[in-house]
Amino acid sequence: MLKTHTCGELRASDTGKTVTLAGWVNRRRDHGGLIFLDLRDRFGITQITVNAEDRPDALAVASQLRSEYVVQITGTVQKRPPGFENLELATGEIEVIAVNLEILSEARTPPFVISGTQSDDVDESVRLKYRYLDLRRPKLARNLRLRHEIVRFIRSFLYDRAFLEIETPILLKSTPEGARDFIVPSRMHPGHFYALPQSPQQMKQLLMIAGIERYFQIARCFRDEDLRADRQPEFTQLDLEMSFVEAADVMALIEEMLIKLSATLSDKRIQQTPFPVMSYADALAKYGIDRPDIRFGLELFDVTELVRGSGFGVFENAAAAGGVIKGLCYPNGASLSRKDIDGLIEYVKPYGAKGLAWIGITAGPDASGRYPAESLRSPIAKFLSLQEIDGIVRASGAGEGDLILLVADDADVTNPALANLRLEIGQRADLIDPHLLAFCWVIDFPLLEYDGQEDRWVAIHHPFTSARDEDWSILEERPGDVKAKAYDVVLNGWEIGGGSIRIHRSGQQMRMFQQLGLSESEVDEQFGHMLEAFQYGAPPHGGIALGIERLVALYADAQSIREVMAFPKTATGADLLLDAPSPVEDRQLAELRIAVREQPTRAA
RNA sequence: GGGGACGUGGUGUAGCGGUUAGCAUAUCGGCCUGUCAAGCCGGAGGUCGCGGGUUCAAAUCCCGUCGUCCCCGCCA
Repeated sequence: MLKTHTCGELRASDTGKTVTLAGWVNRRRDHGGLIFLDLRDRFGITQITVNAEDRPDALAVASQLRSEYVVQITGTVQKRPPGFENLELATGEIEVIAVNLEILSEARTPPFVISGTQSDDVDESVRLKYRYLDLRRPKLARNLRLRHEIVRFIRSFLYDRAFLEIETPILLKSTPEGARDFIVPSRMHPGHFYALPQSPQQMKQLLMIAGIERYFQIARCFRDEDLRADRQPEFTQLDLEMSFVEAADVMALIEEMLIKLSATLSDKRIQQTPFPVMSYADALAKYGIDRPDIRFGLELFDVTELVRGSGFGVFENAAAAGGVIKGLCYPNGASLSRKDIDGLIEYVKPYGAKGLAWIGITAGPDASGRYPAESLRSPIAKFLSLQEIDGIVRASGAGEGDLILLVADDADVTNPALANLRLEIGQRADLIDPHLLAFCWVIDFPLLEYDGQEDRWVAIHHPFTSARDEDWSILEERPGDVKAKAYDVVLNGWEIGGGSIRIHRSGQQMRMFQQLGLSESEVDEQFGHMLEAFQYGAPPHGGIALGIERLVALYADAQSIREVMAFPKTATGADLLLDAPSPVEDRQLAELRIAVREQPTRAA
């Protein structure tokens, strides 16, 4: 080894030892005849002191050093003089008096400061191009380490519970259900393509049929869809499947794992255990979304029936068209400026809401308990009766000083609009405790939803998800009413995982495919192997997949999963470090019998 | 496929119709033996992503384009 100790381990008790350290020059403080070097490696920072009187040769080398040079230093551990300890550093009690100093590697001036403690952030495209330098910086180094610890914990937890870790293929078969596949051409089968796995779903079910009973994998998954802060084209899931279980068994296992994981690796406090469980319908009613952030209240309320017959056209028309009128209460929002309220209205528009109706309560109710016009600040109050206003105020739970915000539209506009408005208000009003981990389960999802574009029913989860036992009888007659044996685990408003009990009978699986509008030949071609496998003794089984990046991001307080990935891609799916994707040689295309229809338009 | 924001020395930014394009930091040189965001002095470095247009005059206004970020759609 080129070093005897790391830069994070020397203490006062090591005083007097001769040590050799190696690492990067984090900073150099040059006082002329006395030079301090902060030497950094993955484990910490140690101050090296080079003194002209003792070691003129070492000082000569030290004065040549620049940031990020890689150096090896031999010297003597010494207690720092009283008063010069650095409490910020784990090694701050000591310094190493350099005897010999060798440059292992010189370094160009990096494009951004590696050692910076300040949060002046660099443009992300620069960080991505020089990702190997960004990863040297404390924040990302810490995130990668945390990710490692989380994955290590998960593995250990599952090993202890008789799970087998099994790798499944990356080259799989494309299926039209679900997300767009990344496809991979085959040289040996021109015109035929593999697909990269969106998840190892089918393989893990086949492993259950193979009698593995308890499988997991830290699995790379690929989806060729547009990116977001929480979505990358390739990402990692804890993929897990168990035989002879019911939903509650999978949920209990994951809940125990997440509780222990949080206790071990996070300073944050879990808001509630056991994790609250809510139905999909309740989540939508109260939060407008199936992944609620329950660190704060601000639950939505529904006044559709109350205002159905009101003279206010916006409400009346929305209700008559089958829509809903829902709202929420902005605590102490009644005194917001018109500009702020307009800002909230603008906030809601991308979600399709045409606007926000609002009622500010500027004074308490009168003797009869009603709110006359003079106690309200609202452009819509004049269209509503005292009784209707009273009803809205009661439903909202608002009091003096609060602002009621209402959206009237189809449920699939109203709910997302209010769900996002709720988060915005939660932030503006500082209602979110960043030290909380608010886990919850969402269950009783619908199994199917109608896709108007394709004019058919599609699986909300995936086509292998089982209906609840009592709902199989209505699969064909009332598909929209069928509930799935599915469960999502949500943390602070992020969906961190989802799973289900699967269909394990070929007859039921066939019914499901038929309900999804697949012809017999399509089923045979795409899923025949699954149906056949189910005929050889398939155990009841179910499982779950957790998004590793999302989980780590939440523990790391990262706003984007890119912050917890070593080499993420940009919003257009580009890798700025490798400059991928890129054109390939004509020779490669010829081998694959592939012709590119149009010239690549991408800038060189 | 759509909407929005941003793009000025290496980095972070100010300037938003006429400025020798300012500041901070990094960088380079000098001085300096107790610093830890070291300090002090001095220097170099940008033509404002790219292309076109408007104007007497464009970093500044307009159009297009490229790139990054956020969002809608999409993501079983």
